[in-house]
Amino acid sequence: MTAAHAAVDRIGDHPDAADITLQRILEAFADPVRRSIVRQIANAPDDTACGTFDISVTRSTGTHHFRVLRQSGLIRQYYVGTSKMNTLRRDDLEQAFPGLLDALIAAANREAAAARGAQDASQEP
Amino acid sequence: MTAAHAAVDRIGDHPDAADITLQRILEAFADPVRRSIVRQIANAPDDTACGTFDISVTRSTGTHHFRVLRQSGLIRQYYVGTSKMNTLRRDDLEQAFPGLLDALIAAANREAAAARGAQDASQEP
DNA sequence: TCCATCGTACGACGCCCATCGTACGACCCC
DNA sequence: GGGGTCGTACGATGGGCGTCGTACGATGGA
Repeated sequence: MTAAHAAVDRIGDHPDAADITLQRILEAFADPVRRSIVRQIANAPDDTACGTFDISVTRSTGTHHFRVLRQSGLIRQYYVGTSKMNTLRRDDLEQAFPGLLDALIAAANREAAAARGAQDASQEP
Repeated sequence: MTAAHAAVDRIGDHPDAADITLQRILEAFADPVRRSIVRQIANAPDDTACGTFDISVTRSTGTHHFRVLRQSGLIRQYYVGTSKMNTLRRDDLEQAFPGLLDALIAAANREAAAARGAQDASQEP
């Protein structure tokens, strides 16, 4: 078995595009940590490694959240060496629920911007 | 105090448009019963009374779901006699998160259509 | 006035989920 | 080969939420 094969085999549980359900998408997106993860992936120019995320939970909890995102169909994961890369499944989601992902990301960005604004305002003299 | 005043006073807890948060919107929409309620309101030509909804839970549970929807800012409620009417807060939501409500409703309708399709298919000979 | 209906309040219950700590396997680099 | 890093697995735990039953207030009609 080649190294490439091993790397591929280490990932499981990506649902087919046809099996993506709104229920799982919303459950996944309703959690603040996962929403932040999706935002960071969406706003990054390239695919992002798990370790480079700015999250406020333990590694094991992080693993849990990435699994939920993967099983919901929101993200696709693949190994590069020891680090796991993440991408949004834009095409599959567009096919399943057109316009939904863009609207969710836009809303999440707006939410984050509002949070930053509130924080800045509270720090003013 | 007039009857109209009493009717108004009997409703509480509508958040201001500026206080609508994505967190609450998503939590509200992530529940299947509440999602079905929002769909029925969105697809009805006029405002809908609580009692006329097709929901699969008890009245008391229904009250709970309507309260969550109201406190999230998704719906506005007002009394007409003894029955409570429901409307989507389209304008306020559009201001808070442009395009989000339409995308969510479209996705929910698509989800419901898929569920109907699956059911019909399973009933074929 | 009396009753039927609509919605609410409150308490109870059960389940699911986010979180963590620890131990382990996989991989890269020296 | 050996240590260090990255991610996972597993069990435990605590809290929150959906659900219900029952009892109660408000309204409208007979």
